[in-house]
Amino acid sequence: MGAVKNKRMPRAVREQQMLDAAVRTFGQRGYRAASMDEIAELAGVSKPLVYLYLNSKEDLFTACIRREAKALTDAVRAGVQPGLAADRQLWEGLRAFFTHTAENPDGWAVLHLQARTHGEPFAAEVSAMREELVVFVTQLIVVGAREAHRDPTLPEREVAGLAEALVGAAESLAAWANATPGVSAKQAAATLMNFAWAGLGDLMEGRPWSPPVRCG
Amino acid sequence: MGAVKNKRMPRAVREQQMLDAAVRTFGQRGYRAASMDEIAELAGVSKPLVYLYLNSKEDLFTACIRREAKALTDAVRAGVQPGLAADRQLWEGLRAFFTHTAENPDGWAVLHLQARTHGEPFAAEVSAMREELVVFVTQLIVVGAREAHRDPTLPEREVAGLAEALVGAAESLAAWANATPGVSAKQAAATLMNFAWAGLGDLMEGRPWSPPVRCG
Amino acid sequence: MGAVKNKRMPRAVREQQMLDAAVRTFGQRGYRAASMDEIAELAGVSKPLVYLYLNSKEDLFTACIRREAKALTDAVRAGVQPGLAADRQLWEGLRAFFTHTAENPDGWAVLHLQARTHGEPFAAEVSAMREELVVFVTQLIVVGAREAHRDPTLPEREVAGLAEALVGAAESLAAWANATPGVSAKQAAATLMNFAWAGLGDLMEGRPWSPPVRCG
Amino acid sequence: MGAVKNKRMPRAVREQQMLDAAVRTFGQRGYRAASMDEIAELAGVSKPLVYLYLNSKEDLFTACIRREAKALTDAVRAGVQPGLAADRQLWEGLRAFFTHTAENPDGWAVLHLQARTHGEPFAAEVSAMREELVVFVTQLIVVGAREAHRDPTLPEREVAGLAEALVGAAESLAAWANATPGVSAKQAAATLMNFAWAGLGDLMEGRPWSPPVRCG
DNA sequence: AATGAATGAGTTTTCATTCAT
DNA sequence: GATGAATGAAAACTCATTCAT
Repeated sequence: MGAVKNKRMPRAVREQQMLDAAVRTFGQRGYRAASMDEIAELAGVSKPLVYLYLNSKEDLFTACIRREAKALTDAVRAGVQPGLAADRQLWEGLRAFFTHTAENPDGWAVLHLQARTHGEPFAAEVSAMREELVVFVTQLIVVGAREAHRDPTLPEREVAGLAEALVGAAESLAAWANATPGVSAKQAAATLMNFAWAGLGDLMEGRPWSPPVRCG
Repeated sequence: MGAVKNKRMPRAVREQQMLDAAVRTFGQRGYRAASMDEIAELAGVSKPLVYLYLNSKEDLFTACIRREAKALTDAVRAGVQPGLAADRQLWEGLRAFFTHTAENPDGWAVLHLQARTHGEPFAAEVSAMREELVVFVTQLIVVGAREAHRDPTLPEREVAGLAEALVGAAESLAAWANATPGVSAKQAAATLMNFAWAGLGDLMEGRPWSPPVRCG
Repeated sequence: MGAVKNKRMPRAVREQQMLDAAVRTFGQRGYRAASMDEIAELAGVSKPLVYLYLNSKEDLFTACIRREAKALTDAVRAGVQPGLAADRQLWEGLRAFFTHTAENPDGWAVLHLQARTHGEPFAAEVSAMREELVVFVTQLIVVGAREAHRDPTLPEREVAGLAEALVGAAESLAAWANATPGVSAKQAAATLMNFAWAGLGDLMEGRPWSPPVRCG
Repeated sequence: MGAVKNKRMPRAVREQQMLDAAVRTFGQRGYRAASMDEIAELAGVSKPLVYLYLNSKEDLFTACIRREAKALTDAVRAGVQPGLAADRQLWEGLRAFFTHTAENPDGWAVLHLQARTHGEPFAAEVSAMREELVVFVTQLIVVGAREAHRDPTLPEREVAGLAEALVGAAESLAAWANATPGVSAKQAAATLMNFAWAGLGDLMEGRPWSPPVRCG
């Protein structure tokens, strides 16, 4: 189904097929509920081959997390043009993030839901990626603050919290946009930008963030 | 462990012991990984009694979700004094929310992580609670906007999106605060209040939201 | 449900209620699938009371078999007028048998299906009753043979086989009559009488058994 | 025990071993009382393999019923020489039937007792086989009647009833013969032939059906 | 490079049965 | 005369994992 079945293929290709099947299965069923049988069948190979190439369910899941994490951070990095103003960079990063997660829902489910829900081998794995995104946002904030001001008065821990909040808001909005007819991903991104950049206080007093003209 | 062991107690009491044990186990291990054996043992009863009172693993999990969801919304409602200014009300709500989630990390893990990660009987159960929080925030925004100027220039749909974003940010932050040693509920609430009320733009320019003096 | 619930009653009455519930449950679900819980609930009493009065599931089932076996043999005996011709007596016996089993389908299921299907404590119990019916038929045959002839040339074992065959045919016909629209119990009984008395050989050559005019 | 134990065999062979074990266990213990553990052990394999090949207890039981039903009808069909006189054909059919049930007592117990005692997925399965036997007998009667005189004076419905009665009698007698030591298949067949062909009336007057000389 | 055959250990769930009152 | 509270033992079923080829 999508994968050509059964015939001798180089190891690298087979592995990607297996990871594809695994991400899909883990993303939809969850780590525990996904069975190696289902994954092998979806990949179009026999179970022993999965074990031969990927050792164990745990290793397989870890491989999924790594692949999907890399894909996501790559996408965000690729979407951002360095050197622009902080708000503009944030906007681009969010767009890239939303686009990628919308196009890879199973991968995102693996990273966001499954990996965090199942004990220690995996949570650490996803933390690494998260750290990378947080660093990205952190630098944005720090650099932005330095530009506007002179001192980086925001302590590191505070910045990490802000990044968490931002990602959580983004996730929520993405789900809401999907569930609410007539709300596009772009509108959702604009709402988030308003929220994150201007804040409720400004919004209530009529000072929204203005989205840049033409940027995509 | 906390529960008096083994002998003849009224059903209502036993049920609470079981739910305590279940919330803890589900919160730490996850829905699938938690075994009824472990829950029964932690509750200090035999497995058949758990089934007699709570029917099935699914029903038990649902009962956990309901109990924890009610406890959380009750806590938030109880923490807010109506009639105050919007930012003050939001602040109080967030404090109550983060305090409760910090005091009940397993309950929060059940609601935020486990219930959403494991398919449809459960996700719907959590949505009801979430909706209640969203409505609370929505009204706050609407009232706050009306106070700030007179026209409701924020369209209804935009308000709904902002509320979603705020609740999502809070949820993520709560999980993060629980997982990060040394972050207190109050600090988490302050971080989110800054983010949500002042916005990143203001923060970068050194204009954080100032927490009200005298608040508990 | 039919039984007045919950209030102090003499033991004999309670026992009958329990047996009623048990016969119904065993007859419909089978011995293993019937649960003491279900029986107790249907009887309108608590489980420990069932154990107090009837000791165990096995004893309860045995008590059901005995009660229903006695009821059936009593019904057949009551339906037959001694002293008549053999064919007439057989006809009456069959009518009584059909009537009773049709009116007590659960009891009949217990005797015919469940008791024989489940190992040794029970099969023996039902054999006793069966023996009684076989004796009845046997005597009919023997006496009839003696009347017509002089010697009882039919050996005992042969007679037991004939009785088995007769009961099997009766059961089959009863089920068939129930399942075939437009066939009354009486017609079924007549068919059986034809079959059993005249035999296929005679029937094929146009010599049916003629049912007695006016008999019940 | 009969099956070579434990090592690497083609699926088809293993499946037959499993069915052998299952028929034996179901036939002796009954559907509910038979445990998959016992069946697996008797078959000389582990439980998971039974599930892998036969899916569930229900499916396993159904497979047993189908296999045994086919074996029985095949045996009867193979035992009958078409073109002979009706009584001769009936005699051959009965001999084949009783021989087969005597050689496969567990299979017959599954078909006659267990399958009918345990609700709807199974009862229907047996009905198909039974119908085949009924049709066989029906045609025999019709043809026999046509040979004996010329008019088919036996109405269709009556014939159907007679066939039901005969099959029911045979079924009962087979179970009885299996349970009664010292009764051979041939004796059982003779008893039934007497009963069904000559009828009790003739028997009492000393006119049994005479079995054909030279038949086995 | 790839697989059909096989299982140990664990899961959820049910049930007959008893104890204390 | 009657019951709410409680359990030991076993059942059906699943799954990650390996072996022999």
